[in-house]
Amino acid sequence: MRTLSPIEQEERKRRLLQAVIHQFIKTGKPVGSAFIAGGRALDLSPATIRNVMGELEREGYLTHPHTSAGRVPTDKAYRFYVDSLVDLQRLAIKEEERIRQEHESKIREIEELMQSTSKTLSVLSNYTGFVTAPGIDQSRLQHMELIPLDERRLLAVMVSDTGVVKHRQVIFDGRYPRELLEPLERTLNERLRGHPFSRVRESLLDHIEAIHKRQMDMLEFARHVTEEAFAPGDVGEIYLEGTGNILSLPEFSGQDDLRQLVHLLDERRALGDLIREDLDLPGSAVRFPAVRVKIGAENRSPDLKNVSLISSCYTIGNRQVGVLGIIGPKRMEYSRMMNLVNQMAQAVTSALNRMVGGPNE
Amino acid sequence: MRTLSPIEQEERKRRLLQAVIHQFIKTGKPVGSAFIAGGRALDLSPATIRNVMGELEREGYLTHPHTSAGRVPTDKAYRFYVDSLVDLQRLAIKEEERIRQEHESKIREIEELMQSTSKTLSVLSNYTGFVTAPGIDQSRLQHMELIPLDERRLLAVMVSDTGVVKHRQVIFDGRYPRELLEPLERTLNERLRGHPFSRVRESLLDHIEAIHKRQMDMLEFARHVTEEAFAPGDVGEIYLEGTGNILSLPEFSGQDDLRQLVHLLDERRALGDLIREDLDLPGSAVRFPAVRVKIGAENRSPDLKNVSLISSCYTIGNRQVGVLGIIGPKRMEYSRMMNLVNQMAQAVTSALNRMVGGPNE
DNA sequence: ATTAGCACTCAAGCCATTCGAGTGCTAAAA
DNA sequence: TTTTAGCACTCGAATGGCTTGAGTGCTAAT
Repeated sequence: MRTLSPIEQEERKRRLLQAVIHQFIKTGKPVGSAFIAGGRALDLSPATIRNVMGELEREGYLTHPHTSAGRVPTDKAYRFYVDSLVDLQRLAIKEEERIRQEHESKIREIEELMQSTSKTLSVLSNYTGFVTAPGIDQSRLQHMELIPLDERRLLAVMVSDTGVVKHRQVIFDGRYPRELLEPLERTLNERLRGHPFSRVRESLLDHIEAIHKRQMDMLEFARHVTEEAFAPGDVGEIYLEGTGNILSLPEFSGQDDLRQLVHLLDERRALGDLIREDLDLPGSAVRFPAVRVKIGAENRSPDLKNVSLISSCYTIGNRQVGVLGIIGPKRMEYSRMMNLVNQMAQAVTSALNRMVGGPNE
Repeated sequence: MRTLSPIEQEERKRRLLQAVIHQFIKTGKPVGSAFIAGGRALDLSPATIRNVMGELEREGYLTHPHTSAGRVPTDKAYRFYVDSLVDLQRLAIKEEERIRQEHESKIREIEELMQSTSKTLSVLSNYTGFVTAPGIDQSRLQHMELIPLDERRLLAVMVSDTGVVKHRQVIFDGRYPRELLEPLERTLNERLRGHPFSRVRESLLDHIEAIHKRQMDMLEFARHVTEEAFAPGDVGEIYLEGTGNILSLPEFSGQDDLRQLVHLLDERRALGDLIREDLDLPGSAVRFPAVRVKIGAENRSPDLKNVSLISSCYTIGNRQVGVLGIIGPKRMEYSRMMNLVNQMAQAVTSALNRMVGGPNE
């Protein structure tokens, strides 16, 4: 038998690990040495394979559920697997068409876009799809309008350059000066257009004294409207679809973890925060422009320790305004899913930019 | 032994049935004859109780999971139980306070109200709580505003008398006549105020010819805006909370039914339709003003065949504008839950009327 | 009409057993 | 020196028998 160089040995180990992971992803059952030997990836006897598997186990890539079961990949193994994916381009072309067809139609409003996107992600992946709506924090005020409701309340409607419309009631203790409505509206629009939402309130309140010293009424009026209309509070919504798909996964029949997970999915707010956290962080996977993969314990929340999360950002101009992706079991077809998420991110980006009138940074 | 009159017999049977149901609701386990005999509801031997139980089974009120297990109530039994509930007033007082506290705070916008309501329902019941937002169909247009976005698009913002704000983009193939914006806005507001949303579109399109014969531009402009802004399509939202609670119920460990159920809860749209269907139907339970109880198969959807649904309407003026309630297992504490739902319906009604400025029919 | 008594049923829990998939080690083969 | 065959061993899962006990239904006595 020819002696192998250390490098060849390493290579062989890698291939073996990949084979194990691949197989486990397909079947979800622990992989035994005999099976791998039967395949044509490696031409070795089960015994040898066992030896190598033993090494891989000592290095932390595989585990045993119990003494005499096959090997199961650890998070570390998945990490390795994802990092070394190369066969993406081939899949990309075939699937691209399908994604477009599923998604392209009848999208005119942001909300439709979001819904359609999470739905598409869920249907094509068979897992849970999510999108965070363009956060108000990432966008700038384009226009605002004040609509009188009655003598004590008015409605502030704010349109952002990302196409999101927000409205909020402004309630006064007494009557508000109706005749000042229009001047205020004009002033606000002049002053605030193009300001990022996140800072509009502070900057305006700071400078408000300068607006119209001559009229105390106006001052107080403006202050109250600004304060209320731009009160911080709501982060963008999150659209989730296919929560139920998680239930069908065999690995979650042990109910305890499942319950926690479903609970998290139920608490949309918490999940949204969790996902948004990633928005500006650099991705862990490098191959794709901006597709990120978080495996099990790599996720911040312990409730996500049994799943993987594949996500990507979509942009307006070149601002990242939202995140989309899927939540699935650790053993998923990463390459296909990463491609899917990537495609969707591009699709949403382009749809969005078309909607708000092209990249106008 | 004294002979019982047929009427006394019936009465005894009723009491027995109630005892069985009550017990089953408490424990969730089949109830045996011995247990009932041990309690102080009836002073009979297990044997007699078995006989009566046998009758009740033949009449369809009880079943056997298998030959030698205790009895389990059928849907029909629950129906009987719910219809004969009388001990509600007592509970009402104690719990009222708790509900108010949980719910009363910081509610100013409709959306907050909805969220807080479904949350409260879920927390207090430990099941799944839901509210349908005031449907646009039940409400009337109070005011609308047209906000220019760019030269091809404008935003129609519509405020209903139920306090709901809706907005929609109106897109034109070419430019729209900007100078007609204000006149159109004025006309629309004059013509449409107070019209029910459900008919605003048709009635306006019918009469549109009469508006401004003199100006073709205006005509076309108005037609397009109306058509788009009031296009039918979205029914009110549904707020769901506590979906996860369903998972914790022991009766749903048999996963198959569960999966269907979770799937339904996931499809908010479908669920919303289902719930709204009931809006105008007369209730089955008579004791409460408008608390309805649907048990298992009484529900329209087969996915709900293993749960019960307790709901009530909330109103503005005296229009029923939305539904709220809880979804729980068949064996729930109906009296407490019906009370809860009833309280919440009243709370929401009063909050809502306060918000839109009192019942102004 | 009620009840005590008894035979019967059936699910559930509890072994003990078997089976087989898979391992780890050792010694032989290449 | 590396690979492989062989073998003993381990452990989970499936199987089947056995027991237990809760609960019934019937019959005969009260």
